[in-house]
Amino acid sequence: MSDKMPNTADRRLPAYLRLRDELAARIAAGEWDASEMLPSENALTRESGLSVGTVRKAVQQLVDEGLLERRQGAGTFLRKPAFDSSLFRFFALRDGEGPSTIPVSRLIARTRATAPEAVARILGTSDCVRIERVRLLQDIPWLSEDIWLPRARFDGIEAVPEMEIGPLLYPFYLGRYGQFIARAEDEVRFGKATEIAAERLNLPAAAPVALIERTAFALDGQALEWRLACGAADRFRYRSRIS
Amino acid sequence: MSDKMPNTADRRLPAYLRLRDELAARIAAGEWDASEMLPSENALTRESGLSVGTVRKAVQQLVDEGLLERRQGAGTFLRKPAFDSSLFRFFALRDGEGPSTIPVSRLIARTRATAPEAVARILGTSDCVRIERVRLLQDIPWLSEDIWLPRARFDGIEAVPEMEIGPLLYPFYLGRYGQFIARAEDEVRFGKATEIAAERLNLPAAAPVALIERTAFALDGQALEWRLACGAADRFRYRSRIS
DNA sequence: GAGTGGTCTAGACCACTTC
DNA sequence: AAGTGGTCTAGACCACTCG
Repeated sequence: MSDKMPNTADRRLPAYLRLRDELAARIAAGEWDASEMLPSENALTRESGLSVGTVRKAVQQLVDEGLLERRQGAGTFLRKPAFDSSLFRFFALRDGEGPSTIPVSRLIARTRATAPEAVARILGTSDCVRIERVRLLQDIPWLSEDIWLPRARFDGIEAVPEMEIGPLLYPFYLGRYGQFIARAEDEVRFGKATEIAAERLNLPAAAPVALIERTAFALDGQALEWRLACGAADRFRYRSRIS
Repeated sequence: MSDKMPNTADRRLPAYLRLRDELAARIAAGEWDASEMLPSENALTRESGLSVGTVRKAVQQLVDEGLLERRQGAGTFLRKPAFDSSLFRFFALRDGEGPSTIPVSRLIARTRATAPEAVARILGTSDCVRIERVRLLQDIPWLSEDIWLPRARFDGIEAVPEMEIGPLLYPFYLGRYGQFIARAEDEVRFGKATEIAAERLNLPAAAPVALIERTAFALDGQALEWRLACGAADRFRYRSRIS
């Protein structure tokens, strides 16, 4: 083993995991963009002093984690996580299941705010920015969202012109603040719509809703965002595969 | 490559996939039981004429699919799918989250029956056996289940003494009928309790419930069981990790 | 101590994409 | 044709489990 391996978090981890960590760090640092190929396996072999098999294992790890995408004959590329819109996976779409109907976002409010204690504990601070928005599919409001971000990492986001923010927040976080969302955890339960949510979703007061609580994390495990999304219970539908 | 590889489904698949298929077939045939080690990597290398790396890849495939479990220093073993009781993962347990409180099953009825069309389509026949049961945790009814099985594969199951059927059906399917459940698909939605379900769960009429529809499959992809489970919505809670 | 899985090497050839 | 990832070999040594 060469000494070119980085020492970050070097607890005598296997070489392929250290290489994985190094690559993950470089990805997070924005070294490559979505269109360009990462170094080939050959190149990584030379750079790292490891053998092909080991390099492949490191890359495969990142593929399994959803960060990279391999295309035979072409190269290895970033795979931008598409799960911003994936809250919709909890909901049954209309019959056509449109071959990718585009979700539209309507921003309702962005304010500096003090996070409730439970949220502050997750984000590590109560000094936050709060974003409220509604997400629509074919002009019908499906989801009402209440999003909390630590102000230290997203300073000034409440003042960014709405035009600059696309329908998907995670790419925006990355492009504007260099914050990369690597994974997220969702928790679903059933409840009743708040007055505000009911109004935003055109539902009767206290209508039954599915509540999806999400915490999104950076590569290093730091929580970057917390949100509570809410949608009509009778449209809720979730599939899962077990084995 | 030796010619010892089986020809089943040999569409010029990579060697590791053919070995995977062969092992999966031998597992399904009941060649090993839960306590005994499968052939070591060394042994498989000799038997198959492949190299260690390739053998490892085949075994890893089955591990990823949840069929096998590797224990360093000890060997590779069957991993009996524990997901019969896993419907409970959808529900929040009481505070202690008991370090594995045992689910109890109460059989209510077993009858020959003609499956509704939707179920018949999934199972491939309308000639079925129907099992109704309630599942309890610490004497509290949590889930009401309505289970349909194709009679051809589970003949006489309606007459098996209740003693012989444990709290978990899948091990019973395997032991008594040689039917191995390899995976399952769950779909969750939100609805109102039927009269019968409400009564069985001690809920008010038409109480809000979570409905979990499950189809369970054999290794070859054949649907072996369909069930509809139902539990109080306010106890429903589901976590998922995305990346 | 014997046997198991876990990691790793230093190559080879093949299938595929791109130019 | 050149370069990419996909498969595969024939070993090696290490970490761990078990009797």
